[in-house]
Amino acid sequence: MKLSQGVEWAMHCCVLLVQAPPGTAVRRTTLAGYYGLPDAYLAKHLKSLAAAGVLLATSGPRGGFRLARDPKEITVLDVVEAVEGAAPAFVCTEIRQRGACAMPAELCDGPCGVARVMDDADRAWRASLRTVTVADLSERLPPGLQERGRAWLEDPTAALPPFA
Amino acid sequence: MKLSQGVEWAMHCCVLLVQAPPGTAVRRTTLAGYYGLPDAYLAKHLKSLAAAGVLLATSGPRGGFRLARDPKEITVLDVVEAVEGAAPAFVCTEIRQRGACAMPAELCDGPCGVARVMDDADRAWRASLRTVTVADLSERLPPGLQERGRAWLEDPTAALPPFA
DNA sequence: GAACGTATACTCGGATAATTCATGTCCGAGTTGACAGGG
DNA sequence: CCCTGTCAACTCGGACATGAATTATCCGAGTATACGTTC
Repeated sequence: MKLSQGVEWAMHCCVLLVQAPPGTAVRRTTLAGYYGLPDAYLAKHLKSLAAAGVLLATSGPRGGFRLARDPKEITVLDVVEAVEGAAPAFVCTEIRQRGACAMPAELCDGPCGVARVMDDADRAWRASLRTVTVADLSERLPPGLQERGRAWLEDPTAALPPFA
Repeated sequence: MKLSQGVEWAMHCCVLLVQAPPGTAVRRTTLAGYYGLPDAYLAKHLKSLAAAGVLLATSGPRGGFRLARDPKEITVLDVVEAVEGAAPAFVCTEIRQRGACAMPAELCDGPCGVARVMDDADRAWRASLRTVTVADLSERLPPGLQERGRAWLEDPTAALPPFA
């Protein structure tokens, strides 16, 4: 029971992309430089985000990544499922149908009690992640962080504005 | 984001142990045989359950495993945490303090917004697992299964009673 | 001066190694129960 | 007949291989830009 490291990277990158001017794409290296991440590996997760429809990717000069839709319409669950996959954490292998006391398959119409409890918990977890959007996280940033991100995305070589 | 296979095994074994006569220990091979599990590997998870205080292990002849306390006092979360560990699924590596736009540590008194959301979801997941006990799962078994388990635990070599 | 064609440089995407964790297996330490011998 | 000491078998616990998934990295396919040339 451990989440991939890429979830953290993807979440922070999406929040950072909220600060990007509308219609502009941000290069992979610019995103990686902000947090000091290995850009070669970050590409793998950004690709997943694009495949899941969270980000839009454009090639060529002036290309890069941008949010696929309004930040208010992108939940944390969308980002997590893009990186980790939408499969539930618990997979029932139906061990009740195996072994010396195997239950006949015709009596197993629904999921077993264990699977039901685990699925309920999984739904609660996902429901909690669905209540927060990327826009919410951007607004909750400490003062000065939004401006800092905006300045970095516009020109990663320029001097950064100081903290408030 | 995937739970270990041992969680399913441990859950079913604990529910099966509810059917055991009070004060008696069940051998590892008896538990494994009921579901057709590799007993050598099942030992690893049973050991974790014993270390976490969910099961009690006794050595020697007539030894084995039994529930450490009343089934009503053993939640599903207890079993899951015994196998998977109690560490939260999301670990914040504080990437906001690294990279070109690193935040100074003195401004990071609390967890970042991403970590807060993930922790809330983790708490919701654990809270959901805490609402169900092993005794609940035993009572929700299909009719005939409790008797079947009781008969198997008493004498794994005898013929099993038929289903209702 | 404007339009077009070409070449170039820049971007992402998929294919390819290294490492960590879960999986699977084995043998040894410890303990209980049974048995044989003695009182 | 009862008690005791020893033995033996049975149990769990930890140490040891194996496989898969995650982590990490590189190079090639595709594209929009920029420039030079032509009308």
